[in-house]
Amino acid sequence: MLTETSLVADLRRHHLFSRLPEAALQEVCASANLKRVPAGASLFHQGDKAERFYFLFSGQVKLHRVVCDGQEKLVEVIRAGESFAEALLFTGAPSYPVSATALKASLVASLHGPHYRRMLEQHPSICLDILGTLSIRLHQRLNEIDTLTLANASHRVVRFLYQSQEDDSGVVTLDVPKRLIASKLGIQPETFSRILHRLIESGMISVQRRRIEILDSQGLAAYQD
Amino acid sequence: MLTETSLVADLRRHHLFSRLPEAALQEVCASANLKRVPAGASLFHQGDKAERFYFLFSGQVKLHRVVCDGQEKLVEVIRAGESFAEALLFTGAPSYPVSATALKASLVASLHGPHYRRMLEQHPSICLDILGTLSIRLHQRLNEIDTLTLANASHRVVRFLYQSQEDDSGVVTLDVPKRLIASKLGIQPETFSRILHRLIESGMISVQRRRIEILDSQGLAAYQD
DNA sequence: GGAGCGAATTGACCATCGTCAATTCACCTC
DNA sequence: GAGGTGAATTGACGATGGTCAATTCGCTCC
Repeated sequence: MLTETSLVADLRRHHLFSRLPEAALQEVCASANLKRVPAGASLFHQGDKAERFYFLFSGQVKLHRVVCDGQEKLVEVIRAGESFAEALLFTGAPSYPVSATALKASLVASLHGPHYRRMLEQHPSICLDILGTLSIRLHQRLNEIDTLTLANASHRVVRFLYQSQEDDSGVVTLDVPKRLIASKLGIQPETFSRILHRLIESGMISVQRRRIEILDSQGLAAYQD
Repeated sequence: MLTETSLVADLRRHHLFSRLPEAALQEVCASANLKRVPAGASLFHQGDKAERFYFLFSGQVKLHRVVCDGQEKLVEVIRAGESFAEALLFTGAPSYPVSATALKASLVASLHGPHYRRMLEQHPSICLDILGTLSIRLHQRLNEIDTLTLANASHRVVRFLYQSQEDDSGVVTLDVPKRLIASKLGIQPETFSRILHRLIESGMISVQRRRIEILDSQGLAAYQD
């Protein structure tokens, strides 16, 4: 049950809920569970039966997968105001394709999927919005596949830096440990470290802990190898 | 303009159109362009302005991307009865994220996106179906990203073989040249060839041109390196 | 059947990246 | 400030896979 008005207002700002009529939103809130999770706690595991999807009010959550040899692979970092695991509302898939773990102490709401889905059937105009979001996500994945296919590790790192700078300011602030970034890029932490070092030596970037600044945007773009 | 009844029936079998009322489908057909393309011909290029999406009646089409160093990367192979480029109906994205080229002589219809979209707004219940399809596609991409991240090339090939066998029969029939498969797996044709050879030598599979048979499913699953 | 062409294969070589291990660094608790 | 812990870095080494080149294979068109 979700009652606090400021939280409801947060929900309202999300595209999954922004166009719901007031009564419908109330109903969704009524079936919601509010949960406070400490850093490091797990929300659900890959393969778990998936009946609920989530909305993050505050804190930080990572979505990750475990691949065959036990290695962990970062899929996505969820920030406050974002929803996750909502895509399988529609697949009829019975289980989560990823695991979710809190990176920082977080406040999340879990919502009953079938319940929301029935709501959607009564307000189908919202579907078009959601279709838009999903399509965009699909393109993001395409880009990621490109990044991973791009032959060498340096390319991937350079590409990652480009895509991560906030509005072309040349500043990239990593919001998770470097080893997770490495896993997202499909390389080892050691390799990531070495590549950053090479970029520093050639004057392309500077690194201060988790803050990376792109000094020579031109050169970086041209950087091969 | 699309009039031939057998073709309209083909459209009708596709989830984008199966639930449209008869009149709406007629309208869609009226604004469709039927095109016959020879093998090797291009339908559209990555970056082109995207106003139309496509339906393939017969033949075969590949979706591919060109990455920075000029290399081509296979994204997907479209078979008869499937639609493509329909995802950007919803993004508002103005340009194709991939190129489309006919692999065999093909018969395609191109449909006006905004027109279909308006149709959808009037029959929103269909949206839920489409949401399902898109979500599934999203999961497929997630799997692909796994495959590409999976450390070595052998893993990727083994995984690909597993996923490509038709109903666990152990038979994989490649419908495109091996070099395209390689590009999809993010490896070189030479490497692909060598790995298949290694698998043959160890008795895991047998290969006859484009027909691959999995002989030792157990062993293949356990195959590391 | 023979010529021609692109795909596929095979071999040799080498750059890249992963692995293992040791060390340093940053941060947290006491 | 001291001690402890996990992240990050650095070095050394070796396996993996990419590149280049030569050869073979399979198909199409004469």
